[in-house]
Amino acid sequence: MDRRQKKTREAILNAFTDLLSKKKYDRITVGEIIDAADIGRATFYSHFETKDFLLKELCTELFCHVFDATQTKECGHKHIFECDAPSSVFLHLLKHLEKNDHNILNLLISDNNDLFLAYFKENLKKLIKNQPHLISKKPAKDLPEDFYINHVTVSFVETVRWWIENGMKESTRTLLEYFDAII
Amino acid sequence: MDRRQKKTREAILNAFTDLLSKKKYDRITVGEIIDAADIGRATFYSHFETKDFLLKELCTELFCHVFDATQTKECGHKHIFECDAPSSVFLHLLKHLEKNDHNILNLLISDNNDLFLAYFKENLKKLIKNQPHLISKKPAKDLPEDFYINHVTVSFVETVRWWIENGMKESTRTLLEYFDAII
DNA sequence: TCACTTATGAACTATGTGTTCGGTATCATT
DNA sequence: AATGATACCGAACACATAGTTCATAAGTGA
Repeated sequence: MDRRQKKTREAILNAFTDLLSKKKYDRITVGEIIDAADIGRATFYSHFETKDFLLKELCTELFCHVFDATQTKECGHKHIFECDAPSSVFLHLLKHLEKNDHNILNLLISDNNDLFLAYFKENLKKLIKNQPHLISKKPAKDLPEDFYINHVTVSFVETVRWWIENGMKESTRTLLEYFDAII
Repeated sequence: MDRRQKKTREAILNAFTDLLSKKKYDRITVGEIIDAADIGRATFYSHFETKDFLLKELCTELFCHVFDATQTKECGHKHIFECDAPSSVFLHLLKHLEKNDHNILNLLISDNNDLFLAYFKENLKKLIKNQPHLISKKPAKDLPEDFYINHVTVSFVETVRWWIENGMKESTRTLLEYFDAII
């Protein structure tokens, strides 16, 4: 790939994540991204169709990294797909958050993060569906599978949100205990 | 209050809820609201500062009605503040939803309902905080109070969302059983 | 060097926001 | 019914942002 393309793309994504930590997603204008990335207007639109697509791509890259099995070595802990304990996948995610990989926290902290949270839930739900052993069994037999998966997913994401909103005082271990207690 | 004011206000709110059932909140323009309500542009802005304020007022009216103790007689079931069974408050809410009071469903069904859901959660959380007996005791002693309240609130709202997304096939009674099972 | 690809910046169209203001219709009150 | 207050109308306005177009400049790989 052309060096210029890569550089421009990186500049846009960096400027965007940076801006996201400072203000709501929907208050960020394309003009601001352009200025921050120091590129031409037309250049932006040659890389991303709209601002929404930009966020979508950012999220995709993010979750690809976090969920990708090839990243195992750099993590310093067991990878999702090698974990056998049901809750390890969540610990894995929390570790990533604690390290603030790819500035995920910037996205979670930002005021208007609904779109990001939606992507977060979507990806996590997909993961759980493909790896059903990651979560413990349903508490009741007649509880719909999909309902329970949705509940676990949402609960985790909301737990994380609560954690961040309250200043991330708890250790990942403690938070995981909280999460286990409610599930 | 002046009859004209009330009429205009109603027209705006009706047009707005109607539009909300058809498209995302942030895709709705003031121009569309004006056309649908058949009022002048300046009139809209003399009633509501911005579109965001309009939504906020709509939600306030909505929750005032649903949570207000004065509405007891019309509901056909016990009111929140007279209920002793811990989960009755949720049944109460579900009944309202089933009846689609004030077109709440339009708001919940709509694509981009994040802002509405935020208000929903905010109001519900406030209610639970004021009426702690409405929910069962914490499952673990060392679980932070605020964390647990947040979890119950979010779980309920997400349960309802799941219900609606899946076509509201379950009865309010069944759904309440699901909810109880996960809490 | 040379052909090719990408970036650039200014100008342009289009759409939406929120305001202003003079004229008109409706209201509550007497 | 007359009156004064108030709300509505609607068209024009200034402004911000989105997204496109195009000719030119500059980087890239062979």
